[in-house]
Amino acid sequence: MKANLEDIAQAAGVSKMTVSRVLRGGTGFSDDTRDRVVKVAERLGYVPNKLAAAFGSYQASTLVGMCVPRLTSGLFAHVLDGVDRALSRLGYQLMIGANNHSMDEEEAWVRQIASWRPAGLILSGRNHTPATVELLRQVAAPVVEIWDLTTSPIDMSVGFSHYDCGAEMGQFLLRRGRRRAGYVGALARADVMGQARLEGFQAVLAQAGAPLVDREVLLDMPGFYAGYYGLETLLARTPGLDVVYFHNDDMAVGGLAYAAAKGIRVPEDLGIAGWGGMEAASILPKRLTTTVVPTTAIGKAAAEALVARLKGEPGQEVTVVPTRLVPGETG
Amino acid sequence: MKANLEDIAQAAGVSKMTVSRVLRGGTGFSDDTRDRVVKVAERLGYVPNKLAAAFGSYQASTLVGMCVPRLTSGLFAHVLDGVDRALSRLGYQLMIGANNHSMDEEEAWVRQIASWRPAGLILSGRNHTPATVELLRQVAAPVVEIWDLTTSPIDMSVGFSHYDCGAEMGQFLLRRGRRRAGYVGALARADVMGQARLEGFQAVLAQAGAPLVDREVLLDMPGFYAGYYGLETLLARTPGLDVVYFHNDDMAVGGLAYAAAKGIRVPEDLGIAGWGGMEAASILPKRLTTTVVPTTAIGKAAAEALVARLKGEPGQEVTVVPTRLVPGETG
DNA sequence: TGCGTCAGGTTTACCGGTAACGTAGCCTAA
DNA sequence: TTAGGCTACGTTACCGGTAAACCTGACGCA
Repeated sequence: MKANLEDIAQAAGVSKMTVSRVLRGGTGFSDDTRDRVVKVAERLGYVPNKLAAAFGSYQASTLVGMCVPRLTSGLFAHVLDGVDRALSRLGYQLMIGANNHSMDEEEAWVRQIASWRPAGLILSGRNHTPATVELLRQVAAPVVEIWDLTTSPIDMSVGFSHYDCGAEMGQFLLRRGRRRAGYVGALARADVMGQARLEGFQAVLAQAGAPLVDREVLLDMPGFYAGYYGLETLLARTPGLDVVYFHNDDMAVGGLAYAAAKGIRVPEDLGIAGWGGMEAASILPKRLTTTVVPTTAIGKAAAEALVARLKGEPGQEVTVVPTRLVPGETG
Repeated sequence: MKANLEDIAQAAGVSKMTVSRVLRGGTGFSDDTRDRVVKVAERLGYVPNKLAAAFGSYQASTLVGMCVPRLTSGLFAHVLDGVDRALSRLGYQLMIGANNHSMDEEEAWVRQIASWRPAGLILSGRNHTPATVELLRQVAAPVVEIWDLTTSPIDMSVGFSHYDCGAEMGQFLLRRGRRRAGYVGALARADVMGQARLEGFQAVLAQAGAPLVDREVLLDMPGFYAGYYGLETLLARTPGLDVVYFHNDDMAVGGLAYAAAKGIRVPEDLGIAGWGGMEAASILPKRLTTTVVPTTAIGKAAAEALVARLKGEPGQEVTVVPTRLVPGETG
């Protein structure tokens, strides 16, 4: 790099401390000095060194780390976008990572990110390894756990209850007269949040005397094909289901495609419900019954909670972001 | 943070330089010393300080910056995923940003990232402001331009030709007997790569004596609704089109929805073609005619080119990643 | 016996900022 | 008249690593 504070200081005839103060918009210098310093800095093409600043004073870090389960999830892409818009506007930089729904991968990521002494962290989910929690304690930076709500967060939490999402959908389908429900999931048991939805769903059905009849949980990624073939497998094994709840909308759309291919009428012969609120689902010939999650709002709220804490304000400890069950025409 | 190199050094009875060498896997110490140091480091819960390392020696940075047009694009999510998988495996950290298809926002992002002295950078597109180019020169880190191929990259390039994508689709539709083609785009003229596809498309049609009849370019984001209403506007203004080429698959699916809603038979009354290869499109009742882009492969190739350069190897200057026109049943 | 070599270290200097404190000159009020 | 305070700076120390130079004792060998 061409120039540092010292170079500017010499060219402007002041000390580098004064340059530092001017460029950070502090106080304690005359207008004349400011103008001279700013002009010289511009002329020399000064690029500040955040490495040095953050190293010299932990106050100065503008680094925020964020870990999501998968980068290819459309839902998390919107969360990421919400976080990025809120943070970049305030001069923070975002470091990302994916944990592939594994607490161990999350721990490895936190370990890496911790060595950058970030100003704050955003994690997905409420379950972490003990070593992760210990690392977070050592880093001593504000932490926001998003996506799955917890009433006892490490620090702050922004999200909603996956269990309640499943329970609400269960109630809705019962009200529509469904009595023989199935479930199609993915990622085996790795996605604990999808698992929580299933548990809420099951609990409500069982309580109503119409317990879940069968489930098919694939090892694959939760995409269209997994939904298509998952439904095929489920129906082959257990005929007579009157509704199927899917892990997410991608899979539900796959299920709809299977039904269409086999001449199964939806919702007459079979109800189909998803979760998440993918944009594509809203433009299907029949509107998908699903739970819409306010992804961007979650990202924004998480970023704002973090920034509040960084500014020394208390920051909301738990922020509940409401989901919305959209009845649709497939359930 | 609890412990630093000095603490370990004292506890292990060696100098901190020796600790540094041991922990980085260097040479010049006995097995006995290594074991002692490693054990002490573990006991003290040592978390290395990359800030200090990268600051003290520019060699040590493991930071890679990546800027994409939009974080919510499904295509770029896969590119990001490809990059992240390749880099995180090698111990690099990814800092991301979005430029919203604006060269000025890209410049602002590069300016921010430059102050972190990254080991390497990945940018999207081949067009940058002069100030951006100058900043990149100053940073002196390897740069990979992805997505749109350029034969004279700043440093390295991984991608394909958007112009050729458009041209190829034009040729394909002509072969299928289409003579009155329209185009529906979005983002106004901001997306220069979409613009390039349109230009390739137009050039081929004009050469065949069947020039583009009309186009509708919306200001919106290129999603389903933009495709739906874009097609509506286009057909209202210019009846008698026999095929419409869309900015991307999301929009094309919106167009299909509009056609279905209005009883327009596809492909008999109207052909529809997209671009990008969204996963959802492949499971529609009729397979979408589109160009599939190997997104993850682009991310992986970009990361590999970067890492090669960082290791001192020459690194592929231009990597062409082939796209694939999928005929489908809608064109 | 003297000397070169090598393993296995240590010492020193430095990266570029920022916090904390020091100070000269001037103004003001008791 | 002078203590005290304010403005506009300058000085010093420090953050935690890494590169490069330097040291030292043991050993091999002529």
